[in-house]
Amino acid sequence: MGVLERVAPRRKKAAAVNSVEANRLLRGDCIAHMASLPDACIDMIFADPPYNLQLGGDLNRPDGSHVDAVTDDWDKFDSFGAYDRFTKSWLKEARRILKPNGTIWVIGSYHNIFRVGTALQDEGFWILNDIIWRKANPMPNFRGTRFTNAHETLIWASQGEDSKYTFNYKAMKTLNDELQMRSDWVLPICGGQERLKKGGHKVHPTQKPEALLYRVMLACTKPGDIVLDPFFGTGTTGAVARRLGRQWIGIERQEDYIEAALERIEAALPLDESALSIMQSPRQQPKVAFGTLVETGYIAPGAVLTDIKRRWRATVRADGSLTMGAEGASIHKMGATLQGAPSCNGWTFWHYEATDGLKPIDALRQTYILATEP
Amino acid sequence: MGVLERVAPRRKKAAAVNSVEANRLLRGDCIAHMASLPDACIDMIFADPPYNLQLGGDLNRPDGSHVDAVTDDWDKFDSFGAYDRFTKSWLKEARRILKPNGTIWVIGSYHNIFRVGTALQDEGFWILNDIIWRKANPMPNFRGTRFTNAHETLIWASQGEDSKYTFNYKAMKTLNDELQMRSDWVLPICGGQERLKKGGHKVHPTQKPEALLYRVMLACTKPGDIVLDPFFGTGTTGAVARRLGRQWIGIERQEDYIEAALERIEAALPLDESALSIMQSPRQQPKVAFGTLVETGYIAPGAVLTDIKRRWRATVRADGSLTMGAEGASIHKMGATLQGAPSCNGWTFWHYEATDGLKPIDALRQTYILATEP
DNA sequence: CGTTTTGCTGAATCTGACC
DNA sequence: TGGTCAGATTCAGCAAAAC
Repeated sequence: MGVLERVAPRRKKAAAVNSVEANRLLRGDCIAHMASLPDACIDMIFADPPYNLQLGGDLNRPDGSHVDAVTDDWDKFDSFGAYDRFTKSWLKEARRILKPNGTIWVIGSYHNIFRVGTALQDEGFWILNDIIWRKANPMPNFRGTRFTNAHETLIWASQGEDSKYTFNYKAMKTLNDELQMRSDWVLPICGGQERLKKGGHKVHPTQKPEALLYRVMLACTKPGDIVLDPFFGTGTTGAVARRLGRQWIGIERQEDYIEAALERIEAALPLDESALSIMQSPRQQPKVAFGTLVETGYIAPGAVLTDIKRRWRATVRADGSLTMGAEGASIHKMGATLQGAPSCNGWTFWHYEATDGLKPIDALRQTYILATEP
Repeated sequence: MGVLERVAPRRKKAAAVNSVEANRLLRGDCIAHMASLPDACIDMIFADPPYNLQLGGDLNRPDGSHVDAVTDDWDKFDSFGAYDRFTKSWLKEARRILKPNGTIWVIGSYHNIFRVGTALQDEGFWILNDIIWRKANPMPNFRGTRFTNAHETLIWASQGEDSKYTFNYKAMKTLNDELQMRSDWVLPICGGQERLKKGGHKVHPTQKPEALLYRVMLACTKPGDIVLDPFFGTGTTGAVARRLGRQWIGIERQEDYIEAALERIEAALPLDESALSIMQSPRQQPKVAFGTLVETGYIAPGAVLTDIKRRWRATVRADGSLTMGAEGASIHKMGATLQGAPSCNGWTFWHYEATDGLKPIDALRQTYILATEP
């Protein structure tokens, strides 16, 4: 290793990302428009692709052309094939414009979601979760021939197995009353005031509820991130993005949807910063070493720590290590060794004798953080 | 179109079906054994193929205990291509031996279900529903890196668009307290007495709960129908078939599974009414998180909440947490902290300013439940 | 003997910073 | 780029043990 390399500060290799103008709507075909965007410029893609497949007599190919009859196998194969080609095309562009650590969400039903999921995997995306939107008030099955179709499926995927995607774990947990957010989400369908109508008719047949996009964006983006929706429709993605302080790009072909979308986004009020902030995971909080607490007098050298059941006792040394006689180790190592475990969080394992009982040393750390926070 | 085709009388072709010996277990490879069965001899196929999980290293719980994961060879495939070839092979045979009006069920997770669904469609099967098995007690996500994987997906498909499949609509409606059975089923995972163990260890890593098979068979077969399970495992399909008066054929390769399965089926007695009621899951009160009210717009981020005496004021944040400056916490935790109490019911502690005075946020929850209940 | 507490476990693609 | 190590991380159901 040369001298220069040793002297030069070790810098994390920045993922090559590009910038792009956001908060705008692109009129026209989604594949063509995506193709015009630079590589690695999008933080999240939310896609609600068409799945007008096998809906009976009136069948259109994704490219708009009409399929005559659907009564024989050839046509079925043809329509699946066409749909797969369409899916691969837009996914390829999506993958290119998505940042290395960006993620993609796609929503669909059993008509198309299996083909979309397969295509995602084939293109190299790494599926992180499939999410079930369990509809609180679905349309009943009028003919009594099947189960009530009461859900839709979303797929959440990263660029690859090792990508460092955004997941606001703590915010999701808080949103769910201090329980981990699960892969099944109970949310009402879009109706009432939220449902866009014109002349008494709904503007878009499958308008998604803002609550769905709210959760998706809160979970997987940071404020300021750019969210692209290649099948923008009436702009739910844009409206929620604006409300949550995210940037958005929408692509839409149909003029009446565009009109409704722009009007709607204009009316969406951004939240102010305090309302926008969310619960942070400790991971994102300042890191404090146990030794710092010793140095700053939060715990004295010579103090005795025990586990919750007082089975083991260890003494704090001046450098922040623990000792049980001759041996010394970090709070984590010592805890792991004693339990015969591969690892151990010393902050929660070790306790000190406070005036009101045994408390984990993590409480001291919290006190330290609160006292030293700006 | 030729003349002969027009002249020939259009006669509904009688479904040509064959008979086969049932209530037996075939030892060995599922594709080879299916190939040995005659055409159109099976009424329903239930398949729980390998999920192709591709797990990495070991996983430990936060308390250090080890997660006993699926490490069996039968779940290992080299690539998606290899998995797809395997899937197509067994589905081809499945389609051949299934009667024209028979149906197939396949269960999987996001690792494999999209590939299975695509293959089903490509082979010509007609998807009738995708069903979500919403697990009442899933394994949590220990690392806090994703959403808790709390469901599995089942696909129900017929031989084609026009096949006259069996669907016991009324039975399903009765099972669901006189409401149409939905596409999301809440059922516990297999545990307790039902879980087969030997020497303290589970016999099969992924034993399915009988309640799941019970609902599937009750919905889509008639008494006396023949149900084939090509991935028989420890024979849940066989046990439930016997209890429900259906016939069964199982195919399994692994001798220890076979032994457990035969013993189990032997012990399965036809279900009496008291046992039947146990199989049914109790309808549970919908649980609403405070965050859901924020997502759905029942209360806006930035809104101010107070206690009944207006001694404390807190602001609602985007993730449903409350803040009084820098600190954030859930409605319950914040209430407890302020009062110096060990716990607090945030729903009744916190109030919002309504047009007709101060009201507990629990009123909003009631409104939400009333609006979204089916 | 009834009630409460403690312990175990389940189809899981489960870390990240630094050297 | 692989090795090392600090440190962050869990919910519901059931069963066995303790009270």
